[in-house]
Amino acid sequence: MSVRTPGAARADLVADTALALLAERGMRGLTHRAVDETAGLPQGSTSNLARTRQALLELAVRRLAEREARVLRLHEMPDPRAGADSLVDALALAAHRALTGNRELTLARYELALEATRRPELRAYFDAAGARFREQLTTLVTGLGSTDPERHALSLIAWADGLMFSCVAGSFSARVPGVAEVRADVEELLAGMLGAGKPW
Amino acid sequence: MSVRTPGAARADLVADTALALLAERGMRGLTHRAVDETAGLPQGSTSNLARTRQALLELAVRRLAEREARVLRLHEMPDPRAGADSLVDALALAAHRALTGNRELTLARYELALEATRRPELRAYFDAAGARFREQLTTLVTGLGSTDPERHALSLIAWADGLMFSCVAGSFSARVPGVAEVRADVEELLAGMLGAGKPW
DNA sequence: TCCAACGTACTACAGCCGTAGTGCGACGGG
DNA sequence: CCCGTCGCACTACGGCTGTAGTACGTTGGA
Repeated sequence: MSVRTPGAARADLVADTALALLAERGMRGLTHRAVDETAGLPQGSTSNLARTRQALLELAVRRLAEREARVLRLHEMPDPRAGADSLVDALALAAHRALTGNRELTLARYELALEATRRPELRAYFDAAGARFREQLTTLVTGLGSTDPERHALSLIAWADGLMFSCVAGSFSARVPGVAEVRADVEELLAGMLGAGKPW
Repeated sequence: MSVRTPGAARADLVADTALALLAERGMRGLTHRAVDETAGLPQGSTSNLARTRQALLELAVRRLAEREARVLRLHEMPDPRAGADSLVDALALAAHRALTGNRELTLARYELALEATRRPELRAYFDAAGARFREQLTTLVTGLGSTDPERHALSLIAWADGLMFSCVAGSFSARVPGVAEVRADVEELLAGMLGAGKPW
């Protein structure tokens, strides 16, 4: 086999095009025909690969998880015992990487997350991915000495998620913060969580 | 005049129904006809009140801003000089209020925010509301002694936004955190920002 | 060599969507 | 009292959408 299984390359092309359309035109812009045209495929190709709309969405979600894992790389974080500073660096870098250069993926993710609200089959994917992510982060903050790791992980995720949303669709007006700013944010977040009492 | 101007009650009904549909069925579920049916209005009413889809969306956004301002009440925050504790309380309460009991409004907001990405006319509304919000929060953290108020306000907004998103569509699996948890989060966030150095 | 299976291309169709046009009835000013 | 104005109900229509059906070429195994 050249790639994986015959038709896998085409499936990936269709899925990537679907993600691009989602980002560019939203949920109403994602149609079988639009994918065909945008991908330069003959009419009917997408409809044939993913018969129903549900199938098309699942294809897109699977591909999204695949591509996001590649930019996040949370599994190769430094050991917390090797010094908190390097972990802060790594987290800030990961957050900044997620912020820049893949606005398309981020937008598509929010579109699909909203849709998953109403489609249990999609829901499952997001819940699974979210749970895995949360566990990894929980381990990390535990290693840093957090006294309430689950809550802290959740709070960190909320912050990062909100930051990404702001950058692509929110209050930032497309002014993405630099690495330094993100690093300062992460550092303060962790400082607050890891014990320094209230300074007032 | 009984309400404001003739037809205002009907306009509000249509807008509220549009928001409900957005939350329940997403952007693809919001159509002129669906609004008519859901609101129990005769066919064509919505189409007549908001001729184009763009007009319908603008109606919904205007109504959204109106209703959200009512639940947030950021303008009646206590003076920071009256003690940081009471401000933390107020912020936590506001965040928790936004989290509970109006999932519908929150979902609709994210749907519209995503759509605003592609519609400059909607964009304007969100940008304006976001800027106002950011300024108020900047003033608050300035009063608390922040050394980088703009960045801190942005970070707080990101956190709150992400928290709301997680609650309605994300990693929480519909498990909304209680007031106590939200308060602890806010307290730690502010503690980290307001100077306690890194404890590692 | 032949045939079964599969990916692919193309067509068909019923249903829904956004938008425009039009007639009607009520309310208010002159 | 009369007429203009405005909101409202209803209909029409061109276009697009999701999905099913089917015919074709190729590839791999018996």
